[in-house]
Amino acid sequence: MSNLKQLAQSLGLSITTVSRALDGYNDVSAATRLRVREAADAIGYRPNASARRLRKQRAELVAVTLPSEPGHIAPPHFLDMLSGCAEHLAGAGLNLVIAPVPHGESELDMCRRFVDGRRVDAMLLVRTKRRDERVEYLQSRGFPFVTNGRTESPAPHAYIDGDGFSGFNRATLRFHEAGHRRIGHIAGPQDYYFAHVRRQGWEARMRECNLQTDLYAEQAPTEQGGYEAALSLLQRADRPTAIVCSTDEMAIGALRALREVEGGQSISVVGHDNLPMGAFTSPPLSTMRMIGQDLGRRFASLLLRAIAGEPAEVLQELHPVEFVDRVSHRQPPLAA
Amino acid sequence: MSNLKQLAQSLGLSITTVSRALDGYNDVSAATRLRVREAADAIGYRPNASARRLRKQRAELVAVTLPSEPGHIAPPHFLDMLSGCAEHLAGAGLNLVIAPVPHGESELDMCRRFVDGRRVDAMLLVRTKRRDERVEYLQSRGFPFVTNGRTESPAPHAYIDGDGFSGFNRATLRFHEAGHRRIGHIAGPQDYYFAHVRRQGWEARMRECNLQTDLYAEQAPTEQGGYEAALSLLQRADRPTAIVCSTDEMAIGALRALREVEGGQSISVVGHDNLPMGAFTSPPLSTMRMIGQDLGRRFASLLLRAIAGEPAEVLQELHPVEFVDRVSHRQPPLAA
DNA sequence: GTTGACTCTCAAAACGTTTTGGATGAGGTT
DNA sequence: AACCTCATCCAAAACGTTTTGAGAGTCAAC
Repeated sequence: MSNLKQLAQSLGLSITTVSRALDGYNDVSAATRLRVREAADAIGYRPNASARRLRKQRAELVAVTLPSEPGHIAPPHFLDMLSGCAEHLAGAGLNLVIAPVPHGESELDMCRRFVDGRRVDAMLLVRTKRRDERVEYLQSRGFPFVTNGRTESPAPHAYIDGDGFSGFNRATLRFHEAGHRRIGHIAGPQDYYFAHVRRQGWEARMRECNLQTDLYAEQAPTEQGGYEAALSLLQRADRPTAIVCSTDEMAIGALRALREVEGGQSISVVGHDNLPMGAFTSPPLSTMRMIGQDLGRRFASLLLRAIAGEPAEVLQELHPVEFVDRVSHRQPPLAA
Repeated sequence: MSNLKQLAQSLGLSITTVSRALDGYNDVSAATRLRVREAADAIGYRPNASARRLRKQRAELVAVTLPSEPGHIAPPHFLDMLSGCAEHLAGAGLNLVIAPVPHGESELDMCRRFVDGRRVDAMLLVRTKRRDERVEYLQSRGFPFVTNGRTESPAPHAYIDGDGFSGFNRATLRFHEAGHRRIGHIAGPQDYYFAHVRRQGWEARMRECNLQTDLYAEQAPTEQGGYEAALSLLQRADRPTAIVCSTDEMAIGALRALREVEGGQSISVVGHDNLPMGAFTSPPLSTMRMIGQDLGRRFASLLLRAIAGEPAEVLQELHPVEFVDRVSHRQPPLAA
């Protein structure tokens, strides 16, 4: 309703002066500045966002892609993370828009819409693939972005990720040290970077221990996927005595399969992500989680720095993964 | 990089004609229209969003407030709902921005920022209070909005809500029919509409059955709150044999209190919201949930209609609440 | 030959801000 | 008196669209 023009007229000043007074420039006298600010407060004036965006050539917006397929959105409290990120972005005048992939459109098309229409100043990508066309596109455009998860892109890009390799490597070692020899792995689709690198962590340790690396099943990163993968491992003659699962959701599915086949828990299971519900499964699910507090703030910070033009090399965070010691990994190796 | 001006020049046409050709007006010849569209596709032209927004006086944005305090964001799969909402809004050219309340700012201030700065075309409010200052403000501004949850505002406004009164009323009846006479209620803060109306549902049934309505404890709508409320009920001489909890989070806290005090489950418990983790608690948590599929789409639809100017009276959806029959409500009335 | 209807095209205005590049006048210096 | 400096203010341009109102041309009817 109220714009700069009206405010200026009511004060008998020019638009320029009012604008600069509000922005705190010192080429307007202290007296005028005060007068302008009081008048602005009185009528509750706020600059029209669209106009400022057009003029300043900044959208004041960041988009985060939301995968439409179910399963595995990495961090334990994804919404909390988004919320924290949005709050810190808001501190810098940016808003966070959530961008689920519309039905019948690819994630790449969606990126294009946002980038080419200059709808946003940066993008936050989740659930990266090893070869990620969104990353390639944004890199080719020189558009600022941060990913949650690494890729195999030859050019560096900004990311925050957990060290899944080490996490799964050490979890496998933990089982080995507990006496397990047949340690299986339930993996997510290998085109996802996180699923691939977690599998590699398991496999490397198995090789190092001279253990068989074929106790392996790959499925969708969902509870149902974990359930089916566990069934396929359980019906083998050399069924594993312990299973390392790519995600908590898959681990929960595996626990269900164990209950159905065994009538109880006889095989050790560990997941990854520290989902809240893992504390309530029976047995309570041992898991792993990326260390790092206030993840939302970190993403926001990287996004702002990417927008400011900092090179990708200095915008990479690889966080350690820690074991969350509950119950489900404690079955002795001979029970199966 | 590419704008209408350049596109027009490269085609030897005016900006006007190119713009109208792309928008499909029929006052530009079919031949020209085709030529323009092909050229636009070739260079991947998309109109600058900020410019269009300024000119059309529409922000093409909708904001949803995210409460910063923990506990109870009503629908079971809140992020899924948001995602669905965003997707359907995107179909109408609108994006959804998430707006967590910044530290040291009120939800009202936040609304003001969005409304007065014309940053959005509508707002989606969650976690309504009985007397909600955000609602009052938006109503006074005549600004389009939809709430998730009702309020006691004298003027009608658009909302989607579950019929918590009936849900809690019937759940209490269910306990009564099972033989329970001392039925307690663990309530959330009564300034929230949902908490108040759920309590009323319980209380009305208790009155109707001539049962005492003082088996009541009010706490924060969190697991910890439910835990403490349950403890306070359990240390009474006339401790309840069944408890109706305002939310699943509170119910889960109550179950924890029962385990600690009783060493096991001896009191019936029911929650509300159908949180995924409720299926994994021990015992599995019986609960309630609002019926209604594709909630995101419904919110998007109401938002669009509110923006279109439809009166609030026709933008109100009250959905039935159904019982989710698991285990935790099955303790016999004499066990306690 | 004039008129009217119709098709296609365009120049210019408008949206509300930020920024550029002065303009004005007071005061001091030479 | 001429010149410079400084503080304060402003007109106008620019951002890239969409929309308004009208111009130019063709064709048919009178």
